[in-house]
Amino acid sequence: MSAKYNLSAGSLEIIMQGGKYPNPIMQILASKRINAGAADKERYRVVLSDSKNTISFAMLTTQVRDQVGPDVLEMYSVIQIDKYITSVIDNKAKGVGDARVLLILELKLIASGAEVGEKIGSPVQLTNDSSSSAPKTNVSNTNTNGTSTNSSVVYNKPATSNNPTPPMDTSENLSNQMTHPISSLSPYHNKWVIKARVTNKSSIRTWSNSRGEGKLFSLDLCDESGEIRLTGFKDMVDKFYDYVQVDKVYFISKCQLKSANKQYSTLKNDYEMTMTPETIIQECHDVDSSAIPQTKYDFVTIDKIANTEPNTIVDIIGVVKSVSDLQTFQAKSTGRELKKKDVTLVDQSKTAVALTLWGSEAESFDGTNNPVLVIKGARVTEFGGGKSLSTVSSSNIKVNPEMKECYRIRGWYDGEGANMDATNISARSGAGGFNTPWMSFKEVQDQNLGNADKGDYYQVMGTILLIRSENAMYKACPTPECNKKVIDLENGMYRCEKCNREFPNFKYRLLASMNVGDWSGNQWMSMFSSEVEKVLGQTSQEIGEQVEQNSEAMANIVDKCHFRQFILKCRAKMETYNDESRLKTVCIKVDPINYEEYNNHLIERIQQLIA
DNA sequence: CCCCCCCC
Repeated sequence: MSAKYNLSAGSLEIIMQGGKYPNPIMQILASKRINAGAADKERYRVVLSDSKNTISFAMLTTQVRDQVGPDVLEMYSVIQIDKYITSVIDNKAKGVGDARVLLILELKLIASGAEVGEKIGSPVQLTNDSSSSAPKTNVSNTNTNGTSTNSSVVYNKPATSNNPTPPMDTSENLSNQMTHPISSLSPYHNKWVIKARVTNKSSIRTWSNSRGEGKLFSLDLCDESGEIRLTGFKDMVDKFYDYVQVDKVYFISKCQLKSANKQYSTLKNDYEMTMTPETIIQECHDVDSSAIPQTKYDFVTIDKIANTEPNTIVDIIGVVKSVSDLQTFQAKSTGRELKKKDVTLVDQSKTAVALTLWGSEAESFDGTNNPVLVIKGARVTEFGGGKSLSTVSSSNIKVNPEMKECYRIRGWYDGEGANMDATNISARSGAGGFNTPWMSFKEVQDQNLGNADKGDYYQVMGTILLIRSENAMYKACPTPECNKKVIDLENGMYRCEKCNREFPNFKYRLLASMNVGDWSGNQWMSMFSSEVEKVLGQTSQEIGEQVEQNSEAMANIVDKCHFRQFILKCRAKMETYNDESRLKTVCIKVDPINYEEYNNHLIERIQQLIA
């Protein structure tokens, strides 16, 4: 029944001579795992047929295979190749001359091997001869993304080169050599030249540990096929750091390849490279170098961050909704002085997230006019049950870069996003993301809650028994997200120690201490402004204005709320103070009672008792 | 050969 699968007969001949053939349909006749080290570094060599010819040197990575599913490599399966690169590999050492390999970058499964069940046509092996007989100009690498209008990307270009003097032996001019796609690099062959754009250059960092000390820097490199990190240690810093510039394209060869430590790698490659004394880096001045892509992004929308594990590295694009002032403080662990700025980002998922910038990036960042921030390699962090982002040294930060995703989000923000309420996933609350089991206050006591590092969370249906009206309100820093109590300078100005600034204004905030009871007992807890407002049924500002008029107002407002009932989500944490440990409870969220939900919980408890 | 990435 294989007649119904129409393979792209003759396409291999064209492709393997460096020509273009968009979206060819091929059959897999055999596949073999090669260079298998760790399971996640597998590559596959595939025998491909277009029904007229076969080649036995097509390759794909595990990642590409996984885009489609593991079955794609079954014998006889029919695939459509949506993106590929061919590359000439120097095999003279093996006495077989140059060989062209086909590297599959994207594919679709048309029919499984089981469905097809047989070899289609009577293909014959495409000879090496036919691939090396290609004209020698402009053919070392061709690429197609499957569109018929797409032009070839010529990796090696020759002739005129006016490189500035590179900091190394120039007897070898790499611009006249065949180049290889980054995705074909592996520790298993070392004769290659890549033509890659530097998308990021780290600062120079020093280290000192039991194994020695030194300095290092790293470059993020990318080409049409992929990306890879290149690190230079010690002498290599002096040799290359100033020479190499971000956004320029270079010919690079003779680096050491090794497996990337996935825990720390922010680039999508199983390998990374280290400079050696033999390493050559030469700037490429080709007009065609514009075809080498800029930084590759794999954006996640902000709503997805809520369900992303802490320490995950993500690429993010968002509009700057607000920015804190620069904050300076001592790191507890190292004693070093740290500087940071907190940025609130929003995107079309109608979600907001806090992003922390550090050091000089924090100092120089200007968030006025709501710029679009694009970050490759931000780190997900967790704090108080909310998720946030933080830059790390390898993060690549761009403000309003010229790219289509940036224009799209700009349009959304200017059109509707600016006036939209966004869910803030960085808010410290037990509202989402983790489990808040129902508990009674007696159970909280009996089960010794509060010993977990980040505290224990629970929810309870409680009655407000007593709210302390003294000190329940304070004048706070007007900066959004700050909320620190200001010092009244008695001259019309208010000073925030945290922001290290004086303001002519302040905002009222509530911070209430209250005793809450349920059927089993009672518990003292504290509650922040947003939740106290729900209990008292008024905003902090409204309450503040009443208290300004009448100092007794607070006691009256509070009194009206006694014996009201709510669902309270609480965090309990054991704290030691003056050698005495006691359970500190913070109510992080107050909601009106949803009786259906609460009754379901009661019914469940009753059924547990019966069983 | 680094791989720390900070604070509430």
